[in-house]
Amino acid sequence: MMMDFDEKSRQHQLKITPQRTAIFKILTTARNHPTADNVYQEVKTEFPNISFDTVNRTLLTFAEVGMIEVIESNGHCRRFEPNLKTHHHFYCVGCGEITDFFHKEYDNLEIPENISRRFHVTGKRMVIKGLCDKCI
Amino acid sequence: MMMDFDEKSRQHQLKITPQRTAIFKILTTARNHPTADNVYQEVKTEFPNISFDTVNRTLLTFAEVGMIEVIESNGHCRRFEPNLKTHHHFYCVGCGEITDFFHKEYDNLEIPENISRRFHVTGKRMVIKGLCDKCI
DNA sequence: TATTAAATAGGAGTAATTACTATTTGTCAA
DNA sequence: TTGACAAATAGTAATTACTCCTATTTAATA
Repeated sequence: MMMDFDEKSRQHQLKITPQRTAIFKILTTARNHPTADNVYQEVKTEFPNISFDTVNRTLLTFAEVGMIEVIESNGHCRRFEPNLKTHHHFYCVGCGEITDFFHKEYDNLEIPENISRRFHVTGKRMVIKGLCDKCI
Repeated sequence: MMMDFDEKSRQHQLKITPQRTAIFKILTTARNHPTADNVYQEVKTEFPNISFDTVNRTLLTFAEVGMIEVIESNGHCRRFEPNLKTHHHFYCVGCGEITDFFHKEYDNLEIPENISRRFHVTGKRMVIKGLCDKCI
């Protein structure tokens, strides 16, 4: 997995720094959809002097080259998605928690022609909304 | 339409104030997916002394009772959706603009059983990502 | 191992949102 | 109608999330 990291970094001309390595490692084992601050707090235990800006910029850089994804956050702070396999989201409108799920039937649905004609489509995701058991 | 507003307000025990009436009217004619500040700027022409907090709280209140919807915003500021008809979104990862579209094939897809069992589902939406012509 | 462009830490600045408080207003029951 | 009261408002302060700036350090390369 970290081999992946070095390889992907070289692919995109990103320098491999200890900070970036640590951030990426945290992402691969992250609880669901961490915020920049979640990652910052965790990486600080290893690099007490790391700045929030470094963490945040690194996450945005990773997202820019496609190593992670920025996901919908409904007005709260930005969340990152380390899971790049095709999948879908359940979003709890109560607590804002996002749960990944897989469902083959959604994966291969066709893009409507009036969208594929107007836009350059790179992906799609079903977002199901509702309440989790804690919020009912 | 404004009759709707009075009716819905009473349904949810919301007091009908001139400020709320104006905000709702702006929403019904809004350009796509206004932010709280968009609405604030517009309502200020009618109520120069209205506070941002009133506008923001009102929008959240409307969303809470289901008169509008809060939509995915990928880390930028919160956006509101006045269109309650079943529809889907194209999201431009370049400029962040969200375009509504209708597509019957997506509307009646079944919710996977492992989701409907775990959660109380209230809605679903296909979110297609990519670049608009301005951002390619 | 010297060069150089990129990355970092630290802090300042900005934008979006939320909290607080005194005052005003809409609703409902008498 | 009117009076009581809970809810809503304006104005402002505070907080949170994010971005920008600059001097210094570091990774990649040749």
